[in-house]
Amino acid sequence: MSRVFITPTGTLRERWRAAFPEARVAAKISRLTENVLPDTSSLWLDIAQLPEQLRMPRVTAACALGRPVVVMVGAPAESEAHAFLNAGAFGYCHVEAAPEQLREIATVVEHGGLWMPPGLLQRFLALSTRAIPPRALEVQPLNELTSRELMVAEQVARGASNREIAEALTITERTVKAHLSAIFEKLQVRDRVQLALKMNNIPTYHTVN
Amino acid sequence: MSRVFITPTGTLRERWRAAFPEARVAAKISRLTENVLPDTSSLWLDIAQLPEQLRMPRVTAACALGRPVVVMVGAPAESEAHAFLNAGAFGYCHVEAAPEQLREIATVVEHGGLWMPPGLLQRFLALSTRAIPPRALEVQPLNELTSRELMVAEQVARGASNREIAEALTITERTVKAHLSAIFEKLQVRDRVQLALKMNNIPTYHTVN
DNA sequence: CGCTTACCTGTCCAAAAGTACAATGCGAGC
DNA sequence: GCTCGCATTGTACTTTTGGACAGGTAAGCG
Repeated sequence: MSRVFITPTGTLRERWRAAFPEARVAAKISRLTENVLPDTSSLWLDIAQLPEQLRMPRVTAACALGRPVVVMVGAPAESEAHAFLNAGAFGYCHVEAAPEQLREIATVVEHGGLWMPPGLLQRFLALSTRAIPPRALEVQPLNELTSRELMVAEQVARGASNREIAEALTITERTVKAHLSAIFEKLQVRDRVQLALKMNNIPTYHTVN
Repeated sequence: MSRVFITPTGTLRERWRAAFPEARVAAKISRLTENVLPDTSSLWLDIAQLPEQLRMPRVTAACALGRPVVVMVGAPAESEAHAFLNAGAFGYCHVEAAPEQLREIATVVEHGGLWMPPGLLQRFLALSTRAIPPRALEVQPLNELTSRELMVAEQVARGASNREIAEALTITERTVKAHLSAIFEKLQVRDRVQLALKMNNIPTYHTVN
């Protein structure tokens, strides 16, 4: 099994060979014939030089071949990563990734995993979490709140301070705090930030307490 | 290097041993002492029996140990997968996954990859991609932030306290505050709540100041 | 080489947030 | 009438947060 690199330039050929001595390099996807494909464990697509419009078609074409595809770019960007992974790619990295890194990535994608730069991955997950269908569990505890508590919670959910909440509800700041304490307890959050996030259906990942 | 399985029951111990003969099994995370950890290549968390509320804290606690974490559940569900991966886990699978599958997953997560059942992965990507575009407008003010500031902002966006951020970035709480002040100024928000909301693309309706 | 920028840290201080303990008043329901 | 939940507020206290002022280092640039 060998890795196949698709690149228009070929300037990085040596680097890739350093990572995978058995690697093959081709200029175009169409050049990959039936003789090569069965022996291919993963496909590496260098699109760093490619103009914007041509990228996506190239990626989808590569994915259609049925092998794990790693897209390599000059400047990893979030939205692009999304698009390509969604199109079927399993990896997304810098063209000039170090050989050891390339091997890591190969290991991952050839075993059914998804790889992208750690920073991107984190942001990716953070963003995509919001896309998920409404979490029933999140909504439920809200009805434990009394009507007044709910009003306070909603204010916090829009970023209001205690003073502002007090004014809005024409009560004392002290009372706002009292309500808040009750809310924190009921919703199992520890402060107003986590409450604000929870009210907006955004999970928080720091130990509840 | 060995895999460590955290499970309350231990009924699947044999299956895991079949996948990883060197695997260790513990009942609680707290039982993992310093002697075990340095030798651990990945952490496997069986939360199939765990009540809903206890799951996330358990996962975050496991992730805090700094090893790749695979969460194993009885019934893989999309939203849960998101939440756990976002919380820092690298894998999400069925508790009763076959030994070969477990080994695949281990390979992936121990090389920095993300693993979840193929079907889930696909839906995951499809859904998250749809959520991204609106981000474009938002990204603009964000790139005024320096890389370090961005890291701090992202932590706040998930509800972290200054102390937690300091720990996560291994800097002083004082420095976190310094970054925050800069962030507030640049993004025109007045406190961490509004920042958290802004980072999650949620408008705030209280005087910007 | 100065200059700038990012990053990191310290002390001191003030405001905001959150908690503990306690109390009052009001309405619903037994 | 009496209990119970809810809303309200008080005093007092601790913790967290944010800002002012004052540094330090390291990297990059004209």
